[in-house]
Amino acid sequence: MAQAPTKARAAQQYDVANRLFFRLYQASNLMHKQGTRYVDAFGATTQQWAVIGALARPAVLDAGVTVKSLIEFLGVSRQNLAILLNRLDERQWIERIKDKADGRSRRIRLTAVGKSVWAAMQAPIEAFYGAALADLSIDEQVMLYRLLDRLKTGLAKA
Amino acid sequence: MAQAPTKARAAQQYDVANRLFFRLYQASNLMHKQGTRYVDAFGATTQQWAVIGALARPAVLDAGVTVKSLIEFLGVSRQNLAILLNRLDERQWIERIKDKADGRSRRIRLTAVGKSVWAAMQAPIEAFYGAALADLSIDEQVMLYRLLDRLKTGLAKA
DNA sequence: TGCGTTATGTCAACTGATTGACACAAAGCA
DNA sequence: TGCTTTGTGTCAATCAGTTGACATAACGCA
Repeated sequence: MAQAPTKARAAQQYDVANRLFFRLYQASNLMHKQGTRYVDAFGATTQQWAVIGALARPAVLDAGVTVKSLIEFLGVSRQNLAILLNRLDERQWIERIKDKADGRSRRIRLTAVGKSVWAAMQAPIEAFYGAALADLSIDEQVMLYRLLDRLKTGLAKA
Repeated sequence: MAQAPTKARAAQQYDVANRLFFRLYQASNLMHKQGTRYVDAFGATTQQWAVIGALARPAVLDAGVTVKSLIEFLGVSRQNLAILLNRLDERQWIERIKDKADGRSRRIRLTAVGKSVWAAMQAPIEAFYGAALADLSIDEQVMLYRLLDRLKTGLAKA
């Protein structure tokens, strides 16, 4: 009789975890699908949007970032990022500059074109954020962000 | 002077939304990457795991499900699901049965092999859930699940 | 000087995801 | 009966993601 509640609890935990990751899977797919629609006019995707957004951060806007740090920031593989960067490079949205301090490094930086595209993207991006998060209060959004952040940490250690 | 706080609030909201979707992007990538490691011994991926899990639900285990309902349940495109199903079909994990009631429909069902694979996968799946969610309490997991569910709803309307 | 390490780039192979388009059989209705 | 709609399958093109492997240039140190 002592086993029953333990088993039941384990089954409940499994169920919660299962739902959680399934919703994560669905929400992520939807984010890419719907988000891409909002920036489709620029010929961009959500992933490219993430890269440009990373390069548009004030701290790195002028100096650019190394490929290595960009990989760590985005959490994707070097080979995957390279393809993304090549596509953005072809469109002249970014440029690869040799690092003066370290000849092995390339500093990835937004070009003037890239900056203007990013500026033009702000309106549709804000529209997307507003539409997708319309049913969540700011507090709930913050809570979700923090929980996702901790989930990310847990996943990294798994 | 009345504009300033409004602008500041808008910037804050943008920032929260930005972080939220960026974490969703990272967490989802990590889930696939790490999760696939746990079921790699079976030659499976997280997506295939999702499909098999959907077919293993008690309500559909015996009768199977139509492709149409599976598409709606998983939230992926027909063409994508077809490729997934073909791969699972080749491995004899699932079977496509003609629906008696509707000749156009195919009922997708786990085979005996598929059921045994799913049973064998339970241990690594539980290990993955436990490791990835170690830092979150049950209450937090439930909260995260509910918030993701509402985010999914919002994204679907975006 | 020479050797190991690091940063980057690229090729290959595979899986997952999308949209668009075409095909076909069966259902449903006029 | 005939026409439209529905459910499924497939081909094509494109983008994103992974791992593994190899190449190259530059840094760092003995």
